[in-house]
Amino acid sequence: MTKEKKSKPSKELPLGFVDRQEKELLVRDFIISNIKEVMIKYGFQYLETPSFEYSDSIGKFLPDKDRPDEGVFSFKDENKWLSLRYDLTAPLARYVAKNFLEIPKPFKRYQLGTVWRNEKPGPGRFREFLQFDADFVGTKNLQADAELCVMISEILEKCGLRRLEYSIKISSRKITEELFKKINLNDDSQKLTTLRALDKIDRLGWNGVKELLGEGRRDKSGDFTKGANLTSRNIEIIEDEFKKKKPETQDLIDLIKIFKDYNFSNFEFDPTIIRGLEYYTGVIFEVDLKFDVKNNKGQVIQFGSIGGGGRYDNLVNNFGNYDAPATGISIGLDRLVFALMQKKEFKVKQTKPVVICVFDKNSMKKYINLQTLLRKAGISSEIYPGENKLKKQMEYANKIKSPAVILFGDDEIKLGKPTLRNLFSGKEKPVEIKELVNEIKKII
RNA sequence: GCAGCAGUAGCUCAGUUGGUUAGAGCACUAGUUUGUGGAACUAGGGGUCGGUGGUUCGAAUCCACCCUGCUGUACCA
Repeated sequence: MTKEKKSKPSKELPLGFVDRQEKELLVRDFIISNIKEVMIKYGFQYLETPSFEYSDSIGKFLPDKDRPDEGVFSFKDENKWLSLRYDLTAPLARYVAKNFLEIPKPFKRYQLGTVWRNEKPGPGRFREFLQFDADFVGTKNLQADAELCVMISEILEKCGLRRLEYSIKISSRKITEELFKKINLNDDSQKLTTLRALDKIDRLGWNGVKELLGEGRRDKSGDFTKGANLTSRNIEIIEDEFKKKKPETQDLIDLIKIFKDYNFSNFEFDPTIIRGLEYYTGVIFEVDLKFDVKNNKGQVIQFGSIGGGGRYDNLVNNFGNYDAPATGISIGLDRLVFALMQKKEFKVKQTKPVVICVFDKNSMKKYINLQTLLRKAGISSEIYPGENKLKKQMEYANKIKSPAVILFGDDEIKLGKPTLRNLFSGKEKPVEIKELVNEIKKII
């Protein structure tokens, strides 16, 4: 090694990226297997699109900027900008536009995939995360929207949630559209600010939202956010409209009727859900968890939704002249995993190998024979993967939470009977090789 | 991005009004019967006190700038 101080490579992870460990991954696998089962039952087809897309295909144009990296990760490849996908909907629209003539209409597909966002991460929010999406493309029928809600509900219950522990909130972009007509609001940026303000009711309450609809709001840290500058009369009208308990737009009335036909009642009308501002055109919905979620310090945090979706009738049209109204749902799987792992009764089985201890390298063939015997019987097992004293081998077995170790040293070999030690109870006994599999099965 | 707070061992933190070789618990390593884990005991390794510059006889401690993190806020297709 050179004497000069070399700057060492960093062990830290990039902001917003995390290592995920087995326990979490097993919960995720469990959820994914439930999703796949339900998707097959509902007749969706499985699709995978690449992580990268051309930036302009997924809605990032910005020709005047050096890098199109507002919110997305991008790089230049042979003079063309590529971006890591930030959701699965934009790639779907691209896929449908590209393969429009070949695919069935309507087109139903589901997809699981990692997406990336170049934004500031928050509690439970990362810059890389796994999404699950299911969409209907090419139908205006609200039966599709209804079915998505019924379906996600079935997935959640398969994952062990009870009816009271989650709820589907529904609303429609038509409500705000009509509201804007009513108060004669035409300025696009004012509309956008209004929507953004209304989206914050759950967090700021009506008082905070009214400040944002008016001149603006100063937050706890003293930072000031400019408001939409609506008149106080218009703010009143909006508040009245938003406090109505029953939907009045035709799409929601129709949707609820279909819910009835499905016998589906675990939804609530909530005009304050806004969702993505740019592309939704009609019915929107959000999946909320109703139980407390804690952070790693044990504090209850405002967890918010684990996903949502709605109708986006114009997204595919952006690529050409195909008329493909669509509706879809996306679920943030990592958030769902995080929430499920907090439920006490929720456990997934982690299978750990029986450890065969090594006394003498010359007896390796005997250890391999035992290992083969166990593995043939479907028992997870390993020969201690190192060279160490028995004490170290025991410590290793304990550390990996192995259920049992097999001791096959000189004494046992003479008798032809390995010693089986149960690591939960600490008890051990000699066992005939023929009986080994059965005895281990009693332990695990 | 804006704002507030913070940064001392792998982790959680202590470090008195600036004063010698910077500490604890947990974790780690090695031992306490060279064939036995989870407990206990003994010993040990590990820190340019986030970085750079400044003030001072002397800085983890004071000042400036930078970096990083947390929280709020904004954006979030």
